[in-house]
Amino acid sequence: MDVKTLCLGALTLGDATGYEIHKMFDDGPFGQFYDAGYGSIYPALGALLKADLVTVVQLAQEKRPDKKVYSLTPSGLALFKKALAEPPAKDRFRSDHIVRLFFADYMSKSDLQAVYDSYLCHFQTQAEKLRSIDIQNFRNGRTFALQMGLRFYETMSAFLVENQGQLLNDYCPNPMDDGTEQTRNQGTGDD
Amino acid sequence: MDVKTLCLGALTLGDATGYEIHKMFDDGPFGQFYDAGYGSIYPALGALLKADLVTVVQLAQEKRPDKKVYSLTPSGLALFKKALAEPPAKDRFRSDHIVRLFFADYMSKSDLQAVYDSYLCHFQTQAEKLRSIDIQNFRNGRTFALQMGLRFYETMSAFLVENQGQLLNDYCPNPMDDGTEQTRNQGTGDD
DNA sequence: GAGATATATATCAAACCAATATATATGATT
DNA sequence: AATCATATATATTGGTTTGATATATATCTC
Repeated sequence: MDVKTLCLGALTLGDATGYEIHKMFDDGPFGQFYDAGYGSIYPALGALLKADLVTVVQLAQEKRPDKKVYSLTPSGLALFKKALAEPPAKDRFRSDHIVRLFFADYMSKSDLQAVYDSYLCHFQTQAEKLRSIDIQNFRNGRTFALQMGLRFYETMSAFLVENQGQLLNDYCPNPMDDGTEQTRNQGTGDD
Repeated sequence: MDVKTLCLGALTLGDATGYEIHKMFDDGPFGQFYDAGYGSIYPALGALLKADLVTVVQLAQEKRPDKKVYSLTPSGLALFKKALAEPPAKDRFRSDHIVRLFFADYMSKSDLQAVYDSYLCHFQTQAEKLRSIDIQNFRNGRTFALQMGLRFYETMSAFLVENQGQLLNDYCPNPMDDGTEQTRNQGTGDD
């Protein structure tokens, strides 16, 4: 799902500027399950405009750059619906934190502790944020996605607390100096 | 965390070819929390080789392309450890599935049902896969990361089952034709 | 015998990311 | 009053990543 489609989706929630769309991915309703930077959003909006999938109203502001407020056109909405009807790509999760937990034995105990702490804090903060959102205004899928996110953060946070000992008390640094555990890699084990 | 660093990490588990490293991200121990395609792995290995962070042994094979087995050098391991000691980037999760659940009201009920089914199946399959892995050989962080992944898949799968009704029974398509819910976007609500 | 999947490397265009530049306002700290 | 950080707002750039494709063969399934 490319940033163009994502922008169309964002605009179904109401007219917005590129800056506002970015915020939606940063700390807004999309942040939980997608993200996009300015470097993708502004070109995407430009392309959508050229294809008449959105319109723009340029608002001159006193001492700031012009605000360009984008709106979805009917063909833009139609294309978005069409995109939603296509089979979804595989979920993608990438975590620098878990890489570090996985390679715990190549880290110092204090670094490991720091990663653990920041990770727990992250999950707790996110959970708190979602809990504070008033669910009344949402309907159906919106509520569902939000609750799913909340469940995720709560579960991960609980997991970290429950298994802290396994990671930190049982910590022992890798005894090998050459960096290999086997001479040859063995794959998943099911090949 | 770039693919070069990830390749170094993969090689700490044992010597491997680019193909094998890719498998590790595809269905191996890394797949849960990172991924990388051939288009990143092969150039990364080339760059690592040039920088003496890995070595390569080219094995001629009878009727297949030469196998290039890469090994970590001491300086490669040192660099990897250094990378682990740096503060981790924010986790990134992107889900085409949740985008569709979020925009449920812009989908047909049958398409929504299909997304739900494939998502549930995905989580259940992944959980089963992790459950079947023998944990005896792993230690510390390896076990921790694996169990964390298992907990994630089990929780998400349970969530989908528990809240199926909210998504599918309470489903109602968006009544609006113009695609907007408000005239102007309101952000998170906390600005 | 056709077709799909697995082994194995490699490349390329399109897309994306992180950082930076520009310019101003506001709020916090010293 | 000065400094600093954060927020508003658009835009660009270099480097990295993605997804698809090409090549060549073996094996397994229908």
